[in-house]
Amino acid sequence: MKEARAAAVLARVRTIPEGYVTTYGDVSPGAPRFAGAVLSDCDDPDVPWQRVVRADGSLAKGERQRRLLEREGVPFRGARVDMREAWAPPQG
DNA sequence: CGGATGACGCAGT
DNA sequence: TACTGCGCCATCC
Repeated sequence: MKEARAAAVLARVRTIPEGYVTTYGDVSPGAPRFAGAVLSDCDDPDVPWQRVVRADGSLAKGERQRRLLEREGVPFRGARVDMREAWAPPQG
């Protein structure tokens, strides 16, 4: 059932602590593009989609997303997230 | 069942 | 370090 993979992705996204971020590859190993499709379709307010960024720290939703992250205290390095400091693997 | 699509990732240049 | 092109994999049509 396709919902299972989507649910797994969402479950991991919910584990990302405030002030930290993770990557698409982390929430959906082997199929990072799938993670994006799920978040794009998901509108659940309990899912902190803004904490999911690209592996290089760049954002998918641009300034809109950047604002939310800075508000949570996520460190930035120019236009991208400072992965060195803000990266946190799913489920701890 | 074949082909196109995408909130990606990585190696090369 | 920034830009470009190709590969991957689950879905969708």
